[in-house]
Amino acid sequence: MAPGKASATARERARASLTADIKEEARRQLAAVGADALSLRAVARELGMVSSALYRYFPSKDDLLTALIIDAYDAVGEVAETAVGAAGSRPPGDRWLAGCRAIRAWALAHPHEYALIYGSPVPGYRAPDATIGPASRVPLALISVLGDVPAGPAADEAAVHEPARGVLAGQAAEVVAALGGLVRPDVLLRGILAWTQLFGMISFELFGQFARTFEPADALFEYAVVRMGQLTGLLIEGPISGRDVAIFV
Amino acid sequence: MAPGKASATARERARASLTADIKEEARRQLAAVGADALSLRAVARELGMVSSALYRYFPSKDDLLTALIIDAYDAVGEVAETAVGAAGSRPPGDRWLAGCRAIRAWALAHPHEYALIYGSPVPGYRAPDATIGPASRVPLALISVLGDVPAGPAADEAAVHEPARGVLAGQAAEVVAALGGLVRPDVLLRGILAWTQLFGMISFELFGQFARTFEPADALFEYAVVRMGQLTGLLIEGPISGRDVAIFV
DNA sequence: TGTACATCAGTGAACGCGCGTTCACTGATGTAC
DNA sequence: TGTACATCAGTGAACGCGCGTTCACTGATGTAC
Repeated sequence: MAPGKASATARERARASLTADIKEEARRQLAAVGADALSLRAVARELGMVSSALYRYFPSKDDLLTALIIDAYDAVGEVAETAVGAAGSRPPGDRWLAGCRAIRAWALAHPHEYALIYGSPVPGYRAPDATIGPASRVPLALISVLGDVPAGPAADEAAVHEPARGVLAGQAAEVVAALGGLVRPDVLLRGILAWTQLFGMISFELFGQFARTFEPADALFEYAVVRMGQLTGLLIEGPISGRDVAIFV
Repeated sequence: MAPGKASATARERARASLTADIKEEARRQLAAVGADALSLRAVARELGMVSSALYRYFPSKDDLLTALIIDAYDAVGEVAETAVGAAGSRPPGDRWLAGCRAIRAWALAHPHEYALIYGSPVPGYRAPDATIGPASRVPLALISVLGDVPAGPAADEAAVHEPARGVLAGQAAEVVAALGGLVRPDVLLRGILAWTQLFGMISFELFGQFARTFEPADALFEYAVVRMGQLTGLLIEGPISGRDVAIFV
């Protein structure tokens, strides 16, 4: 790793490649047996290595898990950013829908990685701070759209009883400040409703809560994402006009 | 077990009591180490028995897990039913709020049981049909309130694009029929939005997604449950009057 | 009411298994002069 | 360019552990007559 040397040495390239191989194989096993049954020995076996060799790449099983979690957050975060960005020139409502749909598509394509980051935490495993940045990419991507919400009608306000009112206003103001003021606090809160609804719905779909009722859940998802988009103020209330949107009673 | 004999034999009482003890100890371990690390041997050890003795009560570890899952669904289902029922004479909006708050309170008090039923499914474990009944108690309790939603404004409709429209209408009609028609399809769909939002929010709170922003999440929860109650039509839009409700901007 | 038999609960040993992690080691790759 | 040394990757054996499940068994509890 001589300074100024652009190309990596053979050793460095081999190391990077094997690190990627290990994570890839671990992801494969994650899909097969779940996070808790993930076994270093099995990963090594599948790669034709001896189990102790993995310790040259990850100091412990928890570190490998952390790497997988960060990768998963980054993957879904990038998907959301890309979807929102690709719709950059279109109205905010379209960008919102694009982001939500892309997130769900990723979740359906990678159910075990989704479960790893949005399901129950692995017991005994404590997520390190390094996961916080990647974990916030999805909410930030969605919030970036909310900056374009037009000032809505006065009916925007929501109700909480007295002591909670001040707490919530304070928390919202702090978050808005941390975001550099690119969204109004009332819009942020409505966005959080839509955000939690989005993930609640995806989790229910993946974890089987719609069994025997709303499966397949594509139609329900479309309904939900549009309705919550209306709630945030991104989509206009009432009958919607547009290329791919029609009214459901 | 002679027919017509009301009181159980000593053997039967002992069996019922030990079965309960086993589940209780298993729940304790669930809270400590999580569902996947739950160990029959550890449960037996803690009860001062030999591990093979448990096989007189549960034919396998999966059966014990299933019993815990059913118990958890029944527990939260009963909590929801009780809360909704206890507010029976009050307006539907109040009953809705009571149900949602009770569900969250149960989740906060029993985070590992919540994770067991609403978190990622245990890999390799396939929930048997016997869980379906208990699992539907919470949605049914919430839906029971929705029967009292007053006919709303025409802006009730939501938007989905064409092919999905028919699918969703069909699914909603089937569910309404299965419920004996005690709720209108449009209200059912809005209820499902609120239901998924409720659990999305509880999961995010329990699983740490609000870390560093909206924690503690009590105020956010109050905001969300009221706002989604408005969306369903159970709570009146706009400024809310009432004993324990006030406006947040 | 008393005896003979059947049912059941719990024991203790054993089977066969896989796991995470450590450690001293051998070769290969990289670096400094 | 060539040599001497340092770094690193991967090996193979071992440690110590806990797990789910089976099985033949001993006593205690229940049942039929």
